[in-house]
Amino acid sequence: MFNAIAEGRRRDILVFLADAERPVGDIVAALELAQPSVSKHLKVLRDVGLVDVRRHGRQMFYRTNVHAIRPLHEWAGTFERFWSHQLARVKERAERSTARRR
Amino acid sequence: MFNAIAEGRRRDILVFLADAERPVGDIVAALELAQPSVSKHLKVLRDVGLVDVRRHGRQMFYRTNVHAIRPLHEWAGTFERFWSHQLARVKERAERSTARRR
DNA sequence: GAATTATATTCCCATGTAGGAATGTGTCAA
DNA sequence: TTGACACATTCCTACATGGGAATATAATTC
Repeated sequence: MFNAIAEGRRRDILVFLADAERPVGDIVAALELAQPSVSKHLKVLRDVGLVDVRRHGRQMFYRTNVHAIRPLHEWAGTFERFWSHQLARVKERAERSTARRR
Repeated sequence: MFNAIAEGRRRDILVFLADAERPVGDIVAALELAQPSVSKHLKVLRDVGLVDVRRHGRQMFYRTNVHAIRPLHEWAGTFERFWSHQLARVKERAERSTARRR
């Protein structure tokens, strides 16, 4: 999953499909990518569950499965509680360094 | 940055270095990886600013730069506002389907 | 059923990268 | 200064992956 998101275009696709399902052709047009390229990216995203598909006639409607992004959000969030600590540390060091200069 | 995080071992290293700076040897011992492998991963993390380094004698003390993870957290967070909507959609569909069955 | 549309898959090539082994570099200790 | 230690870098190989071009598949229309 982390791998799938590492690709910039795939992230673009996920954003594009976040609020509404859309056919492949729309993605091709909106992101200005080649159609086979889009299909391949969609396959990667499908395989890790980051998008859902629905067939309607000859069109395939894709939509971002926003729930699948939650693990990523949570993993990154585990570092959040360190932010304040580290900020305090940096600030303190800066103040000490300023004090020495006086 | 997204690329650097795509690697499982690198994520392990980031977690390990989140709360305290540690020399390379500690990482090697804790994660049971080969030393050159760890050094290479650390280089990748350094190049994208995900870790900071400090030399002390012959040891190199690494520490996760938790601020650098913020963009990832925020990117994933942009999907959060869709979670409730999509949940409602799924729930509604399930209820309709249940209703049909009655 | 043949042609057309929408999408998927395959083939080929170029590139990026992880691992392992070996070697290089910088620092300390005696 | 030499040896030992901590780490970084290089070389090689195997493998994954993205792009482009061509082709395949499925659904629709005439």
